[in-house]
Amino acid sequence: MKAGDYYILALLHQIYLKFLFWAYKPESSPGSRQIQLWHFILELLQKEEYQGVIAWQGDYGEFVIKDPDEVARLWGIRKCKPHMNYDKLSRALRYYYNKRILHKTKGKRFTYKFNFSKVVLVNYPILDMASSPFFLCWCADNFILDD
DNA sequence: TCCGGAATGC
DNA sequence: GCATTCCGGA
Repeated sequence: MKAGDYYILALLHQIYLKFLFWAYKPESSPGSRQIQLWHFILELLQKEEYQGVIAWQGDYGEFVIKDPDEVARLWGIRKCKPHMNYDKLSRALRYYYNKRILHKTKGKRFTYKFNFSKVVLVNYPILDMASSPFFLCWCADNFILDD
């Protein structure tokens, strides 16, 4: 691959993450519903200030929890569960295996991988990522015309 | 460390 | 339904 290709891929990655955020929000925001763990994980992953705690690494969609205790602490604060720890948090992550939202990258410590297409389909069955006109319209509205 | 069953709560 | 808590086993 050329250097330019990597740039385009990085750009697509950014667009896709923004799309994911947009896609799951309507489901989680209507007041009453509690935030879900994978929403929270994506949230941390988006913020540069948490790169020392959790970050994208390796294959596409793969991320590493660099500081398990800190991630658990932050999750505990969000859910008002002061006794949260990585053991419990990781059990919740393991429940995502069957739902095909996440899977484990075997052999790599604290490393998991998102099944991004599944994540979008769970919330918006009609939407099929890049092939969807919704996605293109969304890009136009939120990214391309942005700057 | 990582897995998944079981009981429980909201 | 989505965790939280606890835990025996690999």
